[in-house]
Amino acid sequence: MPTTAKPATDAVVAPGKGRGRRAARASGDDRERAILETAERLLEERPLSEISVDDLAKGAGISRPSFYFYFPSKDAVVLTIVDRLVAAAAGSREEALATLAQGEPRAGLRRGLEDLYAAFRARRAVTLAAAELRMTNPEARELWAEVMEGWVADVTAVIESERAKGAAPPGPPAREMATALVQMNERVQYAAFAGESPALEEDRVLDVLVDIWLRAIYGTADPG
Amino acid sequence: MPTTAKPATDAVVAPGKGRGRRAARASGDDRERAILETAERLLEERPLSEISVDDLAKGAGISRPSFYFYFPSKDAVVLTIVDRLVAAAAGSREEALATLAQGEPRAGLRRGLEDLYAAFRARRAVTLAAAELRMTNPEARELWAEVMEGWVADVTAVIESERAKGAAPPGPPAREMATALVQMNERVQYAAFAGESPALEEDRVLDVLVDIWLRAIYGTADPG
DNA sequence: GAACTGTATCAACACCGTGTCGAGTGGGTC
DNA sequence: GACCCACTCGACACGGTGTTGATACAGTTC
Repeated sequence: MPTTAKPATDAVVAPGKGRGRRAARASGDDRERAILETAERLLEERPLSEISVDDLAKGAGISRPSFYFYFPSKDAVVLTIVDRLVAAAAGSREEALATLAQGEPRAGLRRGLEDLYAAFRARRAVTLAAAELRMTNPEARELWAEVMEGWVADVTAVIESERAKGAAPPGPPAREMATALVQMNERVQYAAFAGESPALEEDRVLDVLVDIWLRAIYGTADPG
Repeated sequence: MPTTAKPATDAVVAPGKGRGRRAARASGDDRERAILETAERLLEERPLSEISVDDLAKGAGISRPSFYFYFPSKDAVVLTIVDRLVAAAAGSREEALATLAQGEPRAGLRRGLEDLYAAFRARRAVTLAAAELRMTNPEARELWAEVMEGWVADVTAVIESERAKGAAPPGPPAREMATALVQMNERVQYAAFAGESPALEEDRVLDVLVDIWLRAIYGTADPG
């Protein structure tokens, strides 16, 4: 069963609360949505650091002070968006894990990583903004840490189970290996999304990652 | 032979030029050094985003406008420091490569990764600042891209050579594999330096990374 | 329909960080 | 002693953030 980590998060991850408006229920919901949509739209054009509160307010058809009625800061807007993306991705994960554990490792692993990759790739602007925000915002760091923690725990369990079954040879502590592999995925995917200069082509990312995972875990790219 | 990439970099990487003062040679060298030292010192206390030009100026015993006589911006200061760190690390790389190619893969690889790891670990504050700066500063992005490019090229060459020798089995294109592995190292090391929550202990980083590299390249953790 | 309550709005303000301009100052040199 | 040139900094303009207080307007509630 996938680990969900500290309960302190619930307030943070909850849909419209905590990060959102102060109370409200009236037509101002439209404005809140307009702000979120403006943010997503602008993030596809330029990095978070080049978007101001005023840009978001103008984009949503309100003044800058009005913006603060809906969100306490620019960061809060992005965190709300990232919350939702992460929640959506979490859905994929559950599914992926089921597929993975039993049956053929290669196909299973690929399907698992595929769903995650697809989820973030489909919202690359948000993914990149999350990474940017993580550098300066402790809340963003915390949120992402929990996401990573979940994946690492899952992968650790899979590795241990495969080793117990005798399907995978022994090696470094499963959790350490899982941590490195999950972090590799994060970095490789980010580089591909950002179009960095040494980076994998977007349609090569999965092939290469799956191959390295299999070799790392099973000692061969084609385990039986 | 290690690749050094585009020559456009020379201006950027050159020690006291381009990024440094406008002309000068007199005693103001002290002030320039004082600024650089202040920056390094403050970076050990708090992230780059929480350090202002005024902090650097005060730390160097000058006023804020005077700061601009020596550096065009806060970013330029950090870039100068990173330039130097990167240049120092490049020294290790040359050495490392020689050790690596011939002899026992495991020991060779470990020594190679070790030097790099040690170089960045010894200046972790600068390393973290470089990562932070990379998010918002194109010049920093460029500089780091070149560094990564160099490593990827070297590792690609090693993998191809081992495959040609028959020491390593075939697999995904060497360059793709090298890219993923180098990016994994970057991310895992960063997480360890930053003390992220799912992260390897600092004294476990090398063991785990070497193991994954060996399995990825040779199909076994104990080639030879 | 008047008084009240809570949502929603924004002009004006206080604040902070950046980068520039222009008026200096003081040591070296011809 | 006139002149440079490295060097310094007060004062400014600008742009971003977040807050305050006055106001408008929509529903109750009596």
